[in-house]
Amino acid sequence: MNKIKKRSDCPVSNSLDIWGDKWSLLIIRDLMDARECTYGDFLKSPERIATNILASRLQVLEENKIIQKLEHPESKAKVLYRLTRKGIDLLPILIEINIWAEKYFSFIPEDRKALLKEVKKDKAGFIKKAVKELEN
Amino acid sequence: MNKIKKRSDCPVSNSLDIWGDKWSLLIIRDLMDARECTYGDFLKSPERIATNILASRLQVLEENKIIQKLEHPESKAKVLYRLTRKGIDLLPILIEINIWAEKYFSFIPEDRKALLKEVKKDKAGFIKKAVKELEN
DNA sequence: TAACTTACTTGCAAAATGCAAGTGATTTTA
DNA sequence: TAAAATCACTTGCATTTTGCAAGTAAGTTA
Repeated sequence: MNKIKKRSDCPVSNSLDIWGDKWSLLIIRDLMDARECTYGDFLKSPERIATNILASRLQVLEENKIIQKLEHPESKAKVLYRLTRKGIDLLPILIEINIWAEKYFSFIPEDRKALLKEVKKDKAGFIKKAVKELEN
Repeated sequence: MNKIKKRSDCPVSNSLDIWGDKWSLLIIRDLMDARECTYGDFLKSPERIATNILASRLQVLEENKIIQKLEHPESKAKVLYRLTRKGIDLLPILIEINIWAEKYFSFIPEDRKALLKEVKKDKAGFIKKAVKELEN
């Protein structure tokens, strides 16, 4: 399953071939918000991803080293998902998406607005700090 | 056709509902590279989008005010597509995608590499200049 | 040890994608 | 000026992906 075929040499196209669908960036968003998530955590997100789609996306993201699986310290039945450095480095993209959305959508949740206010004060500083927090 | 349903209040999710598929950002990339394109120009791009998919994506992007149609000055048979300000403002996202891709993909075309070198010297300045050029 | 939770998988219907072949309006060519 | 070519699409149909609901197997709790 899921062997990605390269459509061109364009870096944008190759990026989209990995995470350019309606779900992958939401999984990545969840991991940026929470640092680590179980399978069930992803299912609880407001967009209500179907469980088979979630499984397939997690597999593609793991195969492409965007996320990694870790043992749960409290239970063998649970799995922890976390971003790799490659995945963490998608943060600037997510930030720019949020900034664009804030400019053009009328409704933005208050907590996002507050976070974006922080981001805009010092974008590079915010990213540096966030990367450090996500990276173990 | 194409009435988009909101999956949640998340700005990322709402953005993906408009342009979060494997093709839309490539159309937008083409418009950022060329400033204006005809229908045929999009078809010539290396990823070879199918003509029916192109038509459907252009419609969604136009409905969501990301692009606009203009008359071709030389021919009534041709149509010119251009980014709106809302579409032009996706540039920072495209730039961050390119930066991420450059870091993690082994092959990047030379012209992109050169452009990214420019970007990195002064990101805000580059964006300001590019926005001005794209905005008529 | 039985019920429950966890991370998935399976089967199937519905929707989206991809391909090839139109179509109708304009524009060029003979 | 009539025929051929070009342009921006549309249509029909096969393939692939998505989405929903119902499993399942391993591990945990009562």
